Amino acid sequence: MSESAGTYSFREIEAKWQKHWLETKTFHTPNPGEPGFDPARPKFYVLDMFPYPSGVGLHVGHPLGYIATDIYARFKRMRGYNVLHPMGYDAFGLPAEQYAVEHGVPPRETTEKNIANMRAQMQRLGLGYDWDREIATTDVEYYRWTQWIFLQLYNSWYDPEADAARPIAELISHLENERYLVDFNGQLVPVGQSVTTQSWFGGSPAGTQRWTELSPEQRRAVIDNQRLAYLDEVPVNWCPALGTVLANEEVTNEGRSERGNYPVYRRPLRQWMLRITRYADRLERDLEAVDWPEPIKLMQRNWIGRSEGAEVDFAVADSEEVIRVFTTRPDTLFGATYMVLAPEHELVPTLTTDAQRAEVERYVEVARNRSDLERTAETREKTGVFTGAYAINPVNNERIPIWVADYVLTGYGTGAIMAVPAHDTRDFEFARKFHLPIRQVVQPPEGVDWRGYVGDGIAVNSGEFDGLPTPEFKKRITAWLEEQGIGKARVNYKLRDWLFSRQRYWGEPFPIVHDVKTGEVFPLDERELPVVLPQIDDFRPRASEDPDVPPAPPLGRAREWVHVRGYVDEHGSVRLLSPDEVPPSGAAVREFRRELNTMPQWAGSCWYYLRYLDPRNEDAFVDTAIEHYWMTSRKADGTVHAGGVDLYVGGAEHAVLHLLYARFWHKVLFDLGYVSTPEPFGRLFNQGYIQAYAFQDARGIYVDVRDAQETEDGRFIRKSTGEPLTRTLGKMGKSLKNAVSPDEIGEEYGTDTLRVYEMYMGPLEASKPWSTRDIVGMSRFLNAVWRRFVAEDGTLRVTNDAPDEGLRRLLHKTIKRVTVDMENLRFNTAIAALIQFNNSLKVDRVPRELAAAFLKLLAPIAPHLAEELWQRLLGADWKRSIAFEDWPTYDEALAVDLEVEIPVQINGKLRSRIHLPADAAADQDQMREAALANARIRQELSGMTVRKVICVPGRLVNIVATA
RNA sequence: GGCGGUGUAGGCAAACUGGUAAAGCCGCUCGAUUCAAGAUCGAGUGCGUGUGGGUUCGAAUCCCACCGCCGCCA
Repeated sequence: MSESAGTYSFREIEAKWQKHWLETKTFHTPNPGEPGFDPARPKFYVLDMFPYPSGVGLHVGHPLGYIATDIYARFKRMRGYNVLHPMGYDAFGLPAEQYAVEHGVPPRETTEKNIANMRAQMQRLGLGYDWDREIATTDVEYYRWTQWIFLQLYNSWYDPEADAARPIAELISHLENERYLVDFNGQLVPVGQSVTTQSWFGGSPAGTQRWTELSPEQRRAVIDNQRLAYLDEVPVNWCPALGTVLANEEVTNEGRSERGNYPVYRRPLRQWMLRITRYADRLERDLEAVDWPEPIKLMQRNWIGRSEGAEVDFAVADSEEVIRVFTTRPDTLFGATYMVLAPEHELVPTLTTDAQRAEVERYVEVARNRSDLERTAETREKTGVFTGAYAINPVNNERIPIWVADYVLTGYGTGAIMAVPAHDTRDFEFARKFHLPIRQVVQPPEGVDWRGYVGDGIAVNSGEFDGLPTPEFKKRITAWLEEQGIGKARVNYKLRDWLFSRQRYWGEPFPIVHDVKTGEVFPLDERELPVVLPQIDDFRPRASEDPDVPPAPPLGRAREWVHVRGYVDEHGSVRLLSPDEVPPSGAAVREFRRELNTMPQWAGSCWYYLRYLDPRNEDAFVDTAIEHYWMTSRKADGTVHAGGVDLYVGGAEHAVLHLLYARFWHKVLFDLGYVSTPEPFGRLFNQGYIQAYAFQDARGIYVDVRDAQETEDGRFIRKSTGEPLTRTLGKMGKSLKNAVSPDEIGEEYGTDTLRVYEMYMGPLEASKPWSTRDIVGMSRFLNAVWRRFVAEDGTLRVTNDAPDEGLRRLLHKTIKRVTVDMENLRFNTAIAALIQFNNSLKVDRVPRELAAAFLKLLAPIAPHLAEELWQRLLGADWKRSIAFEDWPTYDEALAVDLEVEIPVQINGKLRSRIHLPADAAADQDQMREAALANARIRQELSGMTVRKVICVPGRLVNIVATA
């Protein structure tokens, strides 16, 4: 395609500079101590959420954030910072594996091809990443350290006294020193200072044991119970047809797999879990220390779901058993008229009477296959069965029936509730359906029905507590429960431990082995890392129709890889031995089977921002000094910021999971002394989505946008058939058939135009519709810039003459606007300022002073064009990229207009305008005087009495007058 | 249902802590260029901030209610 008349050769120029940047490593950032590193400059770390390298490549929605961070990184570099701006790939994951299953192509091949494609696309966008720091989570040298971090998790526990993760070795030493005893459930019981000094005449407190009294198996169980990574039987979404567990978001509302539409069963499976719940409190608290959008913080808080309440023990009538419940409303205890156990609750089989057993068992069987979402949906009709057993309400000794119902979940609280139908929506519905008693215990405000009232009020029917307001009652009853030894204040979280294993091939293998004989689990020694993902040729997990067939992950096919021999060293870690190798003396050779599960896709993205700092380090996941340099930020007041990455940009779809998981890992690494800050991301910015019109035919099938057309009367038709279409606005992507490729746009208008357009569309955080038609405006702008500098014969239209006063003032105003806008990521208004400046630059020859400053302002946004013009502007003096030039500064005195127009209102209505010199317009007395002296105003005011004159310096005068 | 966000010319948008609403881009109109169309260049073009109420000298901005759209959690 040839260039149209009046346009510059963007293709040539863009190719030239992209080549130059790569060849000269323009955007390589040296680490401290490396050649070219300037310690005098402050650091700035700009990070993008790295992409999954998909086969279809990028559409124009993807690079929105990348363009923004690229501009910001270039801006910060020109402002004198050492800027770190890396890119990589979150390359493990299901699509490559599915492709492998369907086409037999190894996931590594597909992934590498996709990465190459995506890298090329990003380079064509002119993104100035430090490509020397590029990483992929699938690189062996990367996931080696993901495995290493897993080992840190496995070998750590959460020390409640230190309120931090600590090595397991410390816990063992605490147990040996009897700072902790162990109760009958294997839980730690701290021994207070006062108790230890009292000497243990009477032996251990009731029901507890000392470490020395435990068998090796018991010790092991106690320790495993504390590890941050542990194996547990948990109910998971098991899809036998796919042979894998699925994340909740991979299961449809109908309880089938998103992919393939196979049935999904709820089933307890032994899985790796990460004890993120121990961090719930800190994850919530530290949100205060980071500069994140409030809605995102709120979403994280909601997800963590902290609630304060009380734990209360209900005795079971005619039994020794006790049912423990958590309630946020201990003040409604007198209104508890029945109890509900989750179907999975361990007491269900014990409590159920023979008469009810058949019915309960049937119910439990059905309920356990329902997803949590399904079970708790408010719209759903409540179900449940009576167990035949009764509990005793501890506040009034009433016998209340115990039911089983699936609206109570086992993972939340204790898996049992006291039901207060009068003041809880779900209990209310349930009680009405099953005709259970509903007793009012809260008096709502005047005129509100007490039935189903869940707000605060005044206690009634609550014995001695009558008349107390809800908050006061909560405190009093909690204290009372503690006195009685049947309850205590407790904080509960909605957050659950993190299900960390998948029965898939394309993920990080666990650095874990199982003793073939005993089944014991051992971590590998660090020196055995990496555990390299073996090559196999069939990537399918074993699928089945039968939900009870155990999972058989694809890694099981790598027989030689699975079976290893080795010995357990003095730290409890396993060293492997080659077939003919002998262990050090004293060590017994054991046969092991490797862990067959792999880690979920989230694992690699939990710490990638740390690896960028020191991506080729073979001795550590990151060098301590390098980590400290790049991750330590200071706030304006000089204090150290809680978060290390100075700007993290990505979509709001990661508001909860990725950001929570990464924060969790970061905190563990912080506790263990491996990183300098308690939080990973100091400032977070969510870019909006690029939406696009999508077209559907009469059957609702999406039609490719390129096949849709608007008719003259504003309807939409399908070009190929003429049938009518309906238009909707949605997120750009494959499924709506409305994706536009950046390559297409770059080819037609140039990359700089695409960049400027994407930034000009609207505020970065807003979602806005793509409109290919509008791009031409930005193309015209850049071409106009070109023509402003380059005459048709190719000579430079620049003069060494000084600019006139007006243009110089306009320049300083523009520098100010652009600088402030850039700092605040308001690129749309920065571009508007540049357009305005260029439009005002109606001179035959551009004064060099203006030209140089303007090109620098333009450089971050349209870097190719700016580089080319900069090189031409400097001619023989050109030495290096404009990226290293200093950002222009402005003179505040020159950034204001000499004369200001001030509107004059009478009673809020515009009546006249006055022109004042800048200093007079800033002075209220002079403004008032000038306004009242204005001929038009005097005329308007005749016959009126001036009551008040409001003068806003530099803005307006409003005269309040009455007739 | 709850929480959060958002609503400004035909479309996208701007408007700093309440102070001239609409900068800028698209579109549209006219002109130049062209055999012509497109592209390009130049000039022009929009009577009022979703609806209703309130606070204020003054509201796109703050408050209340309602409506529409988007997101998250149920």
